[in-house]
Amino acid sequence: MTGLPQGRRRARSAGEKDTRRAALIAAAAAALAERGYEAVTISAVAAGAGVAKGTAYLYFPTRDALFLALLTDDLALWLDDLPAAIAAQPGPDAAHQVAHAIAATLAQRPRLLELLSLVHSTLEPNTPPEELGQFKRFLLERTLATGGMLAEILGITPARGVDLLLRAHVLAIGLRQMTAESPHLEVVFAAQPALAALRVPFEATLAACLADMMRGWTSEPAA
Amino acid sequence: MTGLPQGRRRARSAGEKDTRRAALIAAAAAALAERGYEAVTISAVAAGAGVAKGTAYLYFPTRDALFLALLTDDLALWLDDLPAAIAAQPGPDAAHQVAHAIAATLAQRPRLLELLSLVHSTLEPNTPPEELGQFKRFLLERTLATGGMLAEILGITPARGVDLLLRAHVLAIGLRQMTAESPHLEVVFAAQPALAALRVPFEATLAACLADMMRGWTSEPAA
Amino acid sequence: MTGLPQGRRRARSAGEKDTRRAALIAAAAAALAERGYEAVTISAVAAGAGVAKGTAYLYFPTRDALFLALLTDDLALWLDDLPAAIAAQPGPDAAHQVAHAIAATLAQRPRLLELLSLVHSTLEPNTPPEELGQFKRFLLERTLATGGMLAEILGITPARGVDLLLRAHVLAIGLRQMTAESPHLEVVFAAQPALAALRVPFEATLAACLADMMRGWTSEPAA
Amino acid sequence: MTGLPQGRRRARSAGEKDTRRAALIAAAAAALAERGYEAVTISAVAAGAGVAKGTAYLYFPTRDALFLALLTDDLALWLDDLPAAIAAQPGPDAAHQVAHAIAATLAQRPRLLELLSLVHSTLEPNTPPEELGQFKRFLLERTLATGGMLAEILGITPARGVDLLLRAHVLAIGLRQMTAESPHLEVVFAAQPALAALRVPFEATLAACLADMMRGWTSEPAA
DNA sequence: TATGAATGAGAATTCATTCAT
DNA sequence: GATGAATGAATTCTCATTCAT
Repeated sequence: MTGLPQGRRRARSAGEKDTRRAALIAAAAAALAERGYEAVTISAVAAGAGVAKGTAYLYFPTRDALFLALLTDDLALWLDDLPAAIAAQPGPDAAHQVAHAIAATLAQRPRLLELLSLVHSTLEPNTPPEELGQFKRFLLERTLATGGMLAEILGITPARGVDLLLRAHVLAIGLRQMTAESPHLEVVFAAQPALAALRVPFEATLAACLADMMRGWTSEPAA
Repeated sequence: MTGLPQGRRRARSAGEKDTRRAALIAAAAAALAERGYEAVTISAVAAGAGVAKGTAYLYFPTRDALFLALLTDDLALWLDDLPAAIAAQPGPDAAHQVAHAIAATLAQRPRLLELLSLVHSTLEPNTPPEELGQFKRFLLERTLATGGMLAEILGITPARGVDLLLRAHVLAIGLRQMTAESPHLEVVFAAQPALAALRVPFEATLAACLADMMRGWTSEPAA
Repeated sequence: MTGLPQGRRRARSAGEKDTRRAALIAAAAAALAERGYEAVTISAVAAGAGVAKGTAYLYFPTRDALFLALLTDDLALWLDDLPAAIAAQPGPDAAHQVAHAIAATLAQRPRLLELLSLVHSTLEPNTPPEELGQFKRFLLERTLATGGMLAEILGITPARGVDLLLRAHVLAIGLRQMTAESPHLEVVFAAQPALAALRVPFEATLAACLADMMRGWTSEPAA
Repeated sequence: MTGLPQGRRRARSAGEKDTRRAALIAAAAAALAERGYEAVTISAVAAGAGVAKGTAYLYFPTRDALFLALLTDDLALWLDDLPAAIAAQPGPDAAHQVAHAIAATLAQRPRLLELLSLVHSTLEPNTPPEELGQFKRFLLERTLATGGMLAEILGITPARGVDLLLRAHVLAIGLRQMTAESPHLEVVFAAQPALAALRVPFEATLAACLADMMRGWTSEPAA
């Protein structure tokens, strides 16, 4: 489905290897959207990329390392888009813009959220140190850079900017979990409408939490 | 270890049923502490409670319903203790006391945190509507009550109190995930100390987030 | 194929459990004869016994423990038959009778030989201590008893009788290996008849080795 | 580690091919000592020899053909050393010297024993007729020559000398199997010391069997 | 009620060998 | 000759849940 173009059967150059790697990641993304993390098999991903199962293991040491690579790409895309989204976000002040832009752009990326809620509990523990280190270095670099960017926009210290990003990360994970749907839950909520008070809307809550925290910073300087 | 006294093999009265149910929950708690959620088998729990495997299914419809019952107990215990912990917490103001008491009491309850980080993604989807509804009603009731208690202490509206509790819940889940340890992670952090910047301390971060949000509320009235 | 009689679907009593266990061992024996050790799958054995795959693991902790149980049975059968075979064996003296009876009865039991050549290298390392200990105790007991029986027949010390049995065991393993056939080997032997000098006939060689050793004992007392 | 000197990447002359072949065999020997037969991969051997995986297949048609080549070398070395070892072996008579020299020199060569216990069951069946024939011819030639040498020393017929060598081969295989260690076995032996009666010491048993057989020959002429 | 025997789905991973380059 | 990317077969064992007894 997401297969490689016919023709070259073996990737000899680095460029060709990158192409194959990307094809596998793309196939993983497609499978994730279709069946959800648990149900994605390496067989299916490899087939989707038009290669044999064993080939996938030439490019990624474990199944979860493949998903971590997909998360890396998704994260990069999100962080790339963030500045423009902030700028485009209407609002009374920069803090409001930042809070709502983060919430809105994350809410639009269900795949990123799914991977984010999996990364610490599942993906990282099942990825060998080599690839895990790469991911963490990528994460550190982008976190520092984006934190700095946020700091500039908000007129806060870079450390606060990084903190803001990390807290957004924490909230996104927690909210994504709380927001997850399940058939049994639907049954219960349908039967007992009062329980709706326990439901938290993802985007609004994320934006509100971030905005509140930033306002808290403004009103009283940190220790 | 957590077994029942020998003698009557059948729990005829309601009291005996409750005892057996409690024994199963206690055995689950012990197994959870010893081996972690994934590794806990119903066999082991039943053996720990001194009953046969099939018997466990007379008391709980699924494995996860049993853990949800344990979570219910743990949650009740935590919420019961919270007022006293807040009162005992030193601090310049009520908001500080509340934030730090919540953070500290949660940090002391690793089992509660483990179950909390599992409840939405795993426990609830695998619990039949009947028991799930019970849990949700319990949760709603306690959330409203505790939210009201917090509102009173903090001098905010009850809705805000409930919000505070829900946000603490969100943050606890997200932070617990980010804080999870794994062998590969240790290797990577040991080899690259700079990555430590990505580590967030559970208790301090939770307290800070809550405190900042409350301060944000104070400085500007909610919409 | 070797299935259980329909009817009772669950083995509650010890006797019924023994029946099921025996059915599994019988199915393993059949599969071994049909496809050879490597190709025997637990699935096939379970199907042959008319039970589900998981059921096999209720009776044997590992695949190789099942084969060890089969070996136990085969060994018992062989040792049970040995005295009569010795008595029935014509020959100038007891030593000759013993040597030829051992060689002949083993040569008639290809399955026993196959398992014997596997037991130390494969079966034992893959059997948990519990079952391995059972097997070893069985082996010790039967070895001592049979060694004593041989000692009496031959008029040697019991220790020598045990030694004789152990040496027969060693020779059987080594000869069975050397005697194993393979397609490539057939090709080579067909093309180069001179190589036949390297072929050792199982039964004749085993008998000769044992007879020679016993004669060696007679001619000069051991240290 | 066992790599080739850098420089020419292609083995053009016969001498260079031999060098590369020897490097592969040496790397296989090193890997065998380090990890054991099962765990040795062609990748690792090729890397150890400083060539690519595919290159190994230019020199050996299969993985086991490579081990067969290593066995050939080891066997040649052993047989080369045997006469001197016999001469150097103290003892009351030639038979005793031969028996103990064979046992001692084999016991000192664990790698040779490992390959010997694999040769018939594994190595030969997985080696194509061409290379298998080479090995068998080598074996025949050396067996006849060494058998003759032994015959001369012992004052027996050449056929008996060959027989002696083949029987040593049989015993070595059988004893090596019985002597194999495994973690589970250690547990069992530690827990039940009586089982030690089933343990046979490699060198002493081999020497005794050979000596007994030779004495048997002396005491009564063969058929 | 209690028991525990029976069920059976489920998938990642390795590595010898091949062959396009 | 040398390389190393690609292939793909092949199978044990666990354990939540059910249900005959």
